[in-house]
Amino acid sequence: MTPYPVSSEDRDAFVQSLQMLTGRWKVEILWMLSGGVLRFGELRRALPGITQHMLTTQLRELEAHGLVKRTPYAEVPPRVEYEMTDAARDLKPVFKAVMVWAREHSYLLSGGDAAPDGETHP
Amino acid sequence: MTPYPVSSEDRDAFVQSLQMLTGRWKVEILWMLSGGVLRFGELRRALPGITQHMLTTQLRELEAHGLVKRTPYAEVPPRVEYEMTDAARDLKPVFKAVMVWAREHSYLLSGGDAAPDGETHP
DNA sequence: TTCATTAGTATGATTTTTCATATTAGGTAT
DNA sequence: ATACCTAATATGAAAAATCATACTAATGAA
Repeated sequence: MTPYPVSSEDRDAFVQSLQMLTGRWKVEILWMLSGGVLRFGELRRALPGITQHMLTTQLRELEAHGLVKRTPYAEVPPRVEYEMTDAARDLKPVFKAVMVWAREHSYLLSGGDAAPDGETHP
Repeated sequence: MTPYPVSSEDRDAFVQSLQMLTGRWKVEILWMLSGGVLRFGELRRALPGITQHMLTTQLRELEAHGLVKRTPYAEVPPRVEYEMTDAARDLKPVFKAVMVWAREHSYLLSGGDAAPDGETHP
C-alpha cells in the first residue's frame, strides 16, 4: 500500500532500538559486559578515558532500556555489579548482521583497507 | 584469546556502522529514499519539521558515508536528485535483524503495548 | 523590469551531550 | 579519632548537535 518496503511503525521501532545503543560509551560498556559480570570500578578501569559521571549515566540509561542489570550490595565500601540482560544478549544477531554488512562494505569504514569489489592488493 | 565473543576490531566496525545512521533525520531520510529517487524539495516536504540546513547536512553526511548518491543537474531553478546506494540497500538484513529483536523485546520500546513474556491483557 | 522558483549558504541561538573536578556517605582498618 | 575505600552525586564548563531565520544565484515567467 505504501511505496516503502517497511511500515513507518517498523521504522520507528528501528529508530528506537538504535537509540538504545546511541551514546559515547554504550557499545563499549556492553562489549566489556559480554565478558561477564563486572563491578563499577572494574568497568571504569577497563574503559580508559571515561569519567565516573559518564559511566554512571550511561549505565543508568542502559539499565532504563533494559539492556543492563544493576545489583547493589549493602556493603561498605559499596559494591555494585553490572551485567547484560537477556535482551542485550539477544542483540547478537543484530551485531552479526552489521558485521556482515561492514565486511561487505569495509571500504566505507575508516581505518580499514579494502577495495570496493572483491579486490585485493596486487 | 579474549573473554569476549568478538574482537575489538569488530566492535569498532560496529560502532562506526552505527554512527553512519546516527543523526536526527538519517533513518527517516533513508526510509523516504527507499521509495525511490527524490529531489531535495520533495524530501523536504516529506519530512515535516526538518529545516533546509539540517536536510542539507544530513544528506551530505549520508553521501560522505556512501549511503546516498547525489545527482545535481545544471538547470535553473536548480534540480538535485537523491537516491540510496547499493550499500544502503544492503542494510536491509540489519534492519530485519533489528526488527526481529524489537518484536521479541517490544516491551522495552515506548509506544508499544506488549508484555514481557507472551502475556496479553485479560 | 519585477517576481517566483530551487537548492543551497550564512549566522546566531538553543538544546543536548560530554568532560572535568570536587564532594559525599558510611563502614573498616589503623 | 583519623584516614581510606567505593559508588555515586553536584556543579559548571566545553563541545557537539539541532533549530530558526535570513540571504543568495540564475533563469524563466509575468
